[in-house]
Amino acid sequence: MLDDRKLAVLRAIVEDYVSTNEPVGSKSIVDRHNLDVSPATIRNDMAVLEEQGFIVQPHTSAGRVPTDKGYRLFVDRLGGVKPFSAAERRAIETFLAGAYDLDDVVMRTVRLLAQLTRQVAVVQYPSLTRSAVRHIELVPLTDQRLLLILITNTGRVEQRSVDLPGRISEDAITQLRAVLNACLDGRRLAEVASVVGDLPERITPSERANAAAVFSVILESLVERHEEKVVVGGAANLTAADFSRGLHDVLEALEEQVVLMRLLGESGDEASLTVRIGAENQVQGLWDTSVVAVGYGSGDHALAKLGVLGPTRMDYPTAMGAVRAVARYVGQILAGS
Amino acid sequence: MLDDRKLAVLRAIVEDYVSTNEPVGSKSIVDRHNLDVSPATIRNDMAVLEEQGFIVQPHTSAGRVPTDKGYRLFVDRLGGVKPFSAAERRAIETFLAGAYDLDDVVMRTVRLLAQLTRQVAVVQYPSLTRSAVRHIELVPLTDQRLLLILITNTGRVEQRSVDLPGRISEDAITQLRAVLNACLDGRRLAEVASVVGDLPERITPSERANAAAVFSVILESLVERHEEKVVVGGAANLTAADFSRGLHDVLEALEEQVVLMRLLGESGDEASLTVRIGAENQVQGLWDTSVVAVGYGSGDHALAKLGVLGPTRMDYPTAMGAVRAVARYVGQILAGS
DNA sequence: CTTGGCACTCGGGATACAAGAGTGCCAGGG
DNA sequence: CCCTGGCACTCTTGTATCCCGAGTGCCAAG
Repeated sequence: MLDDRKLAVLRAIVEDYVSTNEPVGSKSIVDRHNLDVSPATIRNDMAVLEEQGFIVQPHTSAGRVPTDKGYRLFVDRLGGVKPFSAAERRAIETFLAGAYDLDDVVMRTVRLLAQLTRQVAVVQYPSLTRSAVRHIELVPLTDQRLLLILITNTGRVEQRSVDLPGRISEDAITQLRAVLNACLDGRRLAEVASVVGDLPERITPSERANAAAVFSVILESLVERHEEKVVVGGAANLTAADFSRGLHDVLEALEEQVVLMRLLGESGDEASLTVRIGAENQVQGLWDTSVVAVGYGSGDHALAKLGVLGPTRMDYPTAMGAVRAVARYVGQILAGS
Repeated sequence: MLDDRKLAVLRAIVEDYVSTNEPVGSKSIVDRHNLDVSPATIRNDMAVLEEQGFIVQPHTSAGRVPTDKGYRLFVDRLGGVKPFSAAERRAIETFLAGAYDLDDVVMRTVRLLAQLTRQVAVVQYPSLTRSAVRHIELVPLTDQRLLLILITNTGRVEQRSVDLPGRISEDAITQLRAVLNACLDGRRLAEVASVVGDLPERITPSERANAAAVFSVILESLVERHEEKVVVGGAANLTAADFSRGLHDVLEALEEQVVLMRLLGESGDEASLTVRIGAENQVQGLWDTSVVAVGYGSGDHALAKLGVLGPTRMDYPTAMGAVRAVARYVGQILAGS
């Protein structure tokens, strides 16, 4: 149905439109890309491509512009992923290796991605449920209030304050801390819920009320809620591409963590490189926005996701290459720390 | 030099221009505000105001627009601060009181300020140097690597990983932890530098090399560098006001912590409400941007700053009222936790 | 000092027109 | 059957022109 030349025409249209931001006509195609045919032939091909819904013309007698479906075909079968040169990869590696803690890794990653792709970068912190407990610390704030600190094997540190029903002694805190670390150390956060149920019997009866308050905070705050934590960078890059509905909607979406998580792909476990084009991501107001995302992790399974967001008129091969490369190195850094 | 009516004219011009975003003429002034004079009189006054540099006309025979100097006079002597109603204040209070840790307080504050003022909100985390140590925790990552966690009396939790020159035992960690907490607990971060110098002699000689690594991380990372931590929200509000040079520069500035700190006012200790109008803040590309900022704190002295950023054409009385009110309640929340 | 009158200036919107780019279609040739 | 050159057609875009109205500055009179 679509022979090789028609695919080449579509590729040419996508590439030229991405680089020039103007509808591309038949003549300019034969000029830039060396297809050995006449403009009229290209026009016939374009008529077919338009009928199939891969391209449209903004108005009669203007060049053609790819549709979402056209971009989709491009990324699936035509564009590929632009590999990075050895020098570029080394630059990425050394830049990320300079980080001195998880916050710094995430911040550097965001900046790096934004700069490499000239798009908006989005990085999710390592997911709590997929991390394991490395240490739990309790610090007294007042005699009826504790600060609970959880450290995961991915370097993430979470804190919550706990209001206790009664006063608590220094000894009781020590006991509670010991029990928590003995039972939860090394556990995946996802398993914690089932383990916590058995804990009260290991606590001195008189202290169980206070302990229960701590347990419930662990369950509610750390495990269930608030697991998503996302960082955005490079928003200034949005001004280069002009959006149809103004970038108000895009900027608004970037401040909603829930929306960002949806965009990165709720599928969750998938570590593979995914591209969502325009209306494919079902988010209000982001019809002309695409997302390139991938899972990253320290080893086998994905800890979280990262990616870039930009106009559908986007350099997909470069974006995909950058996202994949950065994800790989972030995974290495995290594994090594 | 400027009689009462001229000031009233200036006020009218600022208020009308802020609300309509169009140059305001002599006739519309006498219509909206009930000054009992004719348009011609207003025109004479406006000629004087223009000669003094408080207003300009974008082109001959258009209405007048305030200059930076005009806005300055307005905020200093004419606008005042719009107080909030009891209901609004209660809403602010309850919204902020629902926060369960410092991160949450800051996030809610940013959202609240952005929504109240319809501008970009900027909130600085409580400054480390002005906070005191509440607890220091050491968690072994490997046998040559520690995670150092610092908790301040403002609820801020900072983490750094420390590479040790040699292996360290569990006992040595316990000793080091005890020494650190004994000597630093309750100290202001600003004092820590002087105290740390005396610490090595309290450490078992064989462990001093490892301890020194920890101390140097405390000094370098926590005290000197990285003390600024700023959160931004409501960037979507920028699209409402159209900037001359496009909002690219503004968005870029919002991602540079250094710039944001400059905007909030490096003066530092000042807790009073400050307004910087247009070119007054010496930041590249923010010539038509104003900042309303104030220090907030748990008691007497300011812990950090917060404020809003928007176009010079901004509703100063409301912005000032919101910033002041929010700062007050954030201070209360922090003092109570 | 204020006021009404009047001429003047300029920006913004509407209209018209020419140029150019790009297309669709058709008939002829490989 | 596919490719190609030619040709008429359709739109957008830029430019020039004009007109209208808002708003001003100035002046002379109250």
